[in-house]
Amino acid sequence: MTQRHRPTIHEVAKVAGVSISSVSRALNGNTSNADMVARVNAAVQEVGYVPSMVAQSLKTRHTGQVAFAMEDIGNAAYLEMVRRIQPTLREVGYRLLLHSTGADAEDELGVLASLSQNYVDGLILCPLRVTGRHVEALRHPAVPVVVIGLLPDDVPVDNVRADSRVGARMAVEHLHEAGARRIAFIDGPLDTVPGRARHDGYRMGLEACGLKPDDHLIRFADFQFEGGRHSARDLLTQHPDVDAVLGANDLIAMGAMHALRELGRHVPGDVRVVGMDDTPLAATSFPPMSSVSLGSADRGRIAAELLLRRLDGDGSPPERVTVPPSLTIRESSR
Amino acid sequence: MTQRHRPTIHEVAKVAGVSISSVSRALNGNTSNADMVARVNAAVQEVGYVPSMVAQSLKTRHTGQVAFAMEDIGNAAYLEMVRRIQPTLREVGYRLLLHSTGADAEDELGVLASLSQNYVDGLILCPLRVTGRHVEALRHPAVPVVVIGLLPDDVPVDNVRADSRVGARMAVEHLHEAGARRIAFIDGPLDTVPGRARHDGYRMGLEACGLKPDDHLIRFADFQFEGGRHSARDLLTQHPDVDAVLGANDLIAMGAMHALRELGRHVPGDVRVVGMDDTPLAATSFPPMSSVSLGSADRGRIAAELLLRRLDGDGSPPERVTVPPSLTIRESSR
DNA sequence: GCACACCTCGGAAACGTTTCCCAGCATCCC
DNA sequence: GGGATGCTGGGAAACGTTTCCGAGGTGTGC
Repeated sequence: MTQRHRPTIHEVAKVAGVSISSVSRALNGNTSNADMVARVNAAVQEVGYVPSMVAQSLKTRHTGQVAFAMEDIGNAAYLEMVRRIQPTLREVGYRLLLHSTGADAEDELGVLASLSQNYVDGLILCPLRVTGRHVEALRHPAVPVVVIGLLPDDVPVDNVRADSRVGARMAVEHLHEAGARRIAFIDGPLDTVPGRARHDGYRMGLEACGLKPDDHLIRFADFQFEGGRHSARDLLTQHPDVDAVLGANDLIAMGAMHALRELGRHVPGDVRVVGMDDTPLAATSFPPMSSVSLGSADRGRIAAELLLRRLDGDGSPPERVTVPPSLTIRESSR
Repeated sequence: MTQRHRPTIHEVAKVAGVSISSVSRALNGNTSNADMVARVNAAVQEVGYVPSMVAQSLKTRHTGQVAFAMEDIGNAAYLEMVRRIQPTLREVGYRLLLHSTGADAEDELGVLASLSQNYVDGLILCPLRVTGRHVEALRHPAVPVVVIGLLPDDVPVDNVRADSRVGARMAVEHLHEAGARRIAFIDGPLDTVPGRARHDGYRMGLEACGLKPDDHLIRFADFQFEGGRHSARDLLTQHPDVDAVLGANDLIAMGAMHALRELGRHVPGDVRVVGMDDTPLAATSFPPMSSVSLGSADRGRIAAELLLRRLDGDGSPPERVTVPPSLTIRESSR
């Protein structure tokens, strides 16, 4: 930790025998004199100069940083997004800041507020719940913001959506087609955006198939494995006639598969199972589990691209992109 | 994107009728005059002032940011680390920058070099392979660095290690104790740090159990599911007497479990399986899979704590912490 | 040969903070 | 009551860049 003095542009200028303005110009390609450029570069090498990001940011008013805020990066869907967002941004020189807010709406708002500190040029936000205060904060963001997730139509912000309502519906229709008639649903909390949408989709699916919705066949877990397992055990004990379970995400569905196994029910023979998000968990489970992909990776990529356009100065009206879901059918529901 | 003028400390000073020095002091708690503080705060509220992070960084010479660089955040072990590093840093006000280098040594070196741009106060690095150039770059880092992973002893950098050699050995001993005699091993690439260590541990384990190492029972995959599956299929076809498989990580082991199932071999009846890293995959697989935890979360937390100490100005000699492995026994090896 | 345009480069002003330094004032002690 | 002491708050410098502006030099056209 020997605090060696970091060389500045002034030292470079002195060594090269030119002014600091010339150094700056030479380094930023704003000069045509080849000799000058050569001398500056030589001096840069000699003193080991590296420009200070911070000073540049102060002057140029942009930081080369973008933040991504979501509930928990441990969630596979968000993980997939990060994996696409990072390279997309990186390609054009942006760094990625991660905010795992831990499902704390207060924290999300904090992130939004902290944008005025100007430490990032833009934000990609994945709110789990959208409150009035979110909407308020999003009306006048200090920097461009792209929201992944459902948003009221009048919020003037680029918005990338999954259609998990349609996704849930597709799953139900598929299960029906495969022969299921008593299709249960283990949802996440109803006050979350995805929980609500999937619930609606489930009901729409039932109706489309001519099945009568039965609230007793709906359970609520917390998007986690244990919740799914517990709910499924409960469900199947009380309603042994259930012949299919849709989980609001793969973790829930995996939990359900475990519960079924513990109850001695065969998947898919006795009960079919479908999950959502199509995470690696689904493909590697046994039996491999059908799952509705909500295009997390695509949503991440698209969000990053939208943001980059804004950062490039695009002032066109906010865009709204919806990524269609797709169902991957595997053994668990055949 | 109406570029409203962001209020600066000067505006606050004007509104409060004091000097900018007083505003700064009031905001940073370096004044005792309650009246002054109140007036400044009122002015801050009135004009909606938020300090510019960038200007502060330039002046104070620290950014409140820390970078974490690893191969791929999709890897569950790194993910666990991030999940612990972020809150630990956040608690004391640091933001986390993510660098997923994609196993590109060049990129890792780039991150190391870019540290002199001073956009972060510190770095936590997880190199997959450690080259001479890594070591060279680590000798004079521009900011404090903590390395998670094996490092030559003479590199003067805080270092947090897993003991995956001992971990692999524990797994072998456990399998032997459970009755296995032909224990196969599907490793990652030998030229990676963990690949090498686990290989050594596997052999140590065999010797400790009095089993004769047989190179035919070793396969190499790429730490991925498909690699594990393919290797296991191959292995079991050529050596049907194999009665246990150790995977160098959970993905490999999961792949092996699938291959076994496809070959009609029962787990654990015919073949026992143990994975490594103890990711959620292990706990949610069927049958639940034994796995050696290498303490990823702990390593992340410890690395963050070490770094924070350095950022606090601790100048003591570099520390080396080794996190002991622990084996979680589940059905797959009972 | 001179006026003019053009280009190159240096000086200096910003960007928005923190902090050093010092003047002014009140307090205290002898 | 006067000088030393301590505290408070203002002015200004500094952090390390980019960029505006203008001076000087060079080339061109008449």
